[in-house]
Amino acid sequence: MATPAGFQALPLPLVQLSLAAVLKCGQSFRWSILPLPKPSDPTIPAQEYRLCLRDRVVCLQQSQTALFYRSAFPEPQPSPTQLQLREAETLLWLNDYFQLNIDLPKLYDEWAARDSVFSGVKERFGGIRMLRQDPWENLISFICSSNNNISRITKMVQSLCTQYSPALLSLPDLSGHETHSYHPFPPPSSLAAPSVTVTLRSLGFGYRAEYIQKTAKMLVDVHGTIEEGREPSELWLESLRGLATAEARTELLKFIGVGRKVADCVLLMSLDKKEVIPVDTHVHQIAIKHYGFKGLLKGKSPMTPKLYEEVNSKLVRIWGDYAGWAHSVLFTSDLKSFASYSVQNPTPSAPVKSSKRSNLESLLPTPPTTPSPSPLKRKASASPPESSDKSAGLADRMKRLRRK
DNA sequence: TATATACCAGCT
DNA sequence: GCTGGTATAT
Repeated sequence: MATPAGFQALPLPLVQLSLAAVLKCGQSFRWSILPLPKPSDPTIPAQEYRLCLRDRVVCLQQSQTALFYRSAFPEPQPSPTQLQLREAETLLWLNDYFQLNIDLPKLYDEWAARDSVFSGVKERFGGIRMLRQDPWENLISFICSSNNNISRITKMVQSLCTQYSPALLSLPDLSGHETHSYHPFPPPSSLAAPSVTVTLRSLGFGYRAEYIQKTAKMLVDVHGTIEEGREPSELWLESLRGLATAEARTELLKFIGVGRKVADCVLLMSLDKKEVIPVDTHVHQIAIKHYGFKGLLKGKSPMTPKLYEEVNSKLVRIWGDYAGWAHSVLFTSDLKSFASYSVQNPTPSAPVKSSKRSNLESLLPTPPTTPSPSPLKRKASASPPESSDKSAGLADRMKRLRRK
């Protein structure tokens, strides 16, 4: 298909990246998804995706064979030559954010060879890769995620941005009837004031309001703020990419409202820890159903630290050093909102009535799951990673001072 | 060191 | 009642 007016084209097959999956599967909660008016040709993208970064709004569309991108800027508009430079920056950002240097189909092949359960979702759920997000935004977003669902988390993150960050610019929607304003994610200093707790509560954040304010204050107290550019706290969070997984996790666990699961989400989604698997109730259910863990399929068995470690280490042994990426594919395939999804037809014009049954349940034969003796009896020489991680992390955690 | 409960809000 | 958990008290 032809490149949409004003867009740049980047050749990229859908199996390398499916925006329709990746931007809606609970990694980032800040992308706007706009329907395109009457896409008669099925090879024409059915949606446009927009995200407000620091100084620009990135707009994306996608076909079977290409990713189309353009940037929108506030007044004054850059000159044509200036714009060219800006789009080059956007391209660099795209490569970084979507980690396009990683060959996803190759990873899929490896996971499928290691795991027959993965083989079952491989074809339909292609193109699902890990985003490389901003750690600060990622941290706050996942503090919002406890006892919560994608839809409400999305609303909360949006209202956080509109409340605490001035609009960068406004853009018309794709039918041209309405205009929408775009706000960057607010920096730590803007969420650190005590009054933030009350405001966020009034916006429906519940008990998470206090977590967010205290986490922001903690960061600002330690790292300070500056006038322009990214704040020291944001840079410090990003610098955790340079630490080993266990050490970075220890730092994250110091924040209020951040437990093991949220910390692991941040490690995986913004700190380059590709082997980390956040174990939530959903992943737990997948482990029970397909990987031989004991537990009630529908009942709520509590997630203990011990169980967390067992599920985590078992799945890491199965999937290898990109286990966190593989987990994201399985996780997405089991979301009810993806009941009608397929990578070859990501956004059907007539959405299938959502089934009660998730894809993992309905599509896969249940493998003969032996009540798995003890996953821990072997040290798994291929991935010995955090053997001492648990005890060290917990011990450290007991010592730390948390503000009241 | 291991379980049990409260916590906000929104939806079923 | 339930939900992509965490903090706190036993």
